[in-house]
Amino acid sequence: MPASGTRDNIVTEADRLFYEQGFEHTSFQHVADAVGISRGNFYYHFKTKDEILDAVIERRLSDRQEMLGVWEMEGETPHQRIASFVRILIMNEAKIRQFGCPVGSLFLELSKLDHAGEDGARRLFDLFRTWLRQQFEAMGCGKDADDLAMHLLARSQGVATLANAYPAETFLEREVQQMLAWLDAVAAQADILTI
Amino acid sequence: MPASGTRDNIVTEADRLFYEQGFEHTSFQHVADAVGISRGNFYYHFKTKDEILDAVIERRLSDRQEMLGVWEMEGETPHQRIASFVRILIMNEAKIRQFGCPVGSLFLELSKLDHAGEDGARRLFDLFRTWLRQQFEAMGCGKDADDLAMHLLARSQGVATLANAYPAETFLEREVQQMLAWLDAVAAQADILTI
DNA sequence: CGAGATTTAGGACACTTGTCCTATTTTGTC
DNA sequence: GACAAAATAGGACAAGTGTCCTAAATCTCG
Repeated sequence: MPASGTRDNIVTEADRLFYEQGFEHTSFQHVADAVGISRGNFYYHFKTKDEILDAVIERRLSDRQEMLGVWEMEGETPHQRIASFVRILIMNEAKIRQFGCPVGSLFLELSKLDHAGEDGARRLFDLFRTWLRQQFEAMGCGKDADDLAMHLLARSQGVATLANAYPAETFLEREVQQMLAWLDAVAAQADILTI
Repeated sequence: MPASGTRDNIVTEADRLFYEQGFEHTSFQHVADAVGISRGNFYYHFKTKDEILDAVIERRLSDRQEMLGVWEMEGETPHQRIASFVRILIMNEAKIRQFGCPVGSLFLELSKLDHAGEDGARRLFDLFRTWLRQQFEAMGCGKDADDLAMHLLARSQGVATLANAYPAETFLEREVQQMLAWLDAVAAQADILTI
């Protein structure tokens, strides 16, 4: 695993281009130009387009996993960690307004292509779903934890989609506040049940 | 406007293929094969791919507008009409599980392509947004009507996205019930304010 | 320095794409 | 039945695609 800088650069640029322009619309040439290498060199590192896609998905998975790991170690409460998740929408506001959610848009595209990578893209959803479920469980939501996780995932997806469609509006901030309020309500309800 | 059957067939098949496989991934050849005509005949009806896209968007717009019109004429209350909107998710459950939301997925794709048709696709969102706003206004939600419309649109988008990612689960029905309950709460709140 | 492995460049290949042109067939009307 | 218009078929065209090959350049290490 020499991790030649070039390979990493390819994954980085492919990651960005797949997000900004979509997987199918991004060609070998696009990525090669972005990295500043020739198509021939490209082929040395990745034999097929699917190999790049796999590498991009792995990159996204490990990026997100690291982010969740940091939140775990910062010693916050589950409630605060879920709030951090919701606030991703604000942290990445500019990009989301331009290109939507990287997870949702990649999955949607691969799903329409009947592409094998669809399963890889779903793993990105799984990562957040499982993590959210664990946080809700730690909050004392017991058997509802997975439903709550799915609910929050769906809300986030919807907000990202509409923020992309109407990028000039204050809608995103408003919805984030509503989700945080919803989270407080869920936490309060869980406290009552636990007492 | 002779409305030769062939032209209508082209729009119908293109509409379906754009939904199922995406706009970019669908070629002239795909549509021609689906309709059962030659590429040459195709060119007689549509000079460019963008012309087909425009026609498909117009078709989707008029289809949805008609649907909303029917709900208006059935003499239901605004509350019941909005509930009908929410239940689209259940009516089209099978397709949504397979291909997601036709409005959201088309917009997302065109947005990534920086395609001029993006504006056309946004008009589909606008159609529902405006209609929902009017219903909420009629329910007495006054200045919140547009926010509520956007909220419900976002929720629906999110549910469609996750139902597409996890097609085998009961998530969709559960979320629809929650949206209907939310709608009841909004209505009750509006009633209090109106009294 | 110099030999061997790694990395890069440049182009070939068959295929598909959107677009466009020109014949041929079908249709509708006197 | 004849003729103009509408509709259809089939293929040409340049451009771009993913894939693959080979020769050159660069790096590594004795």
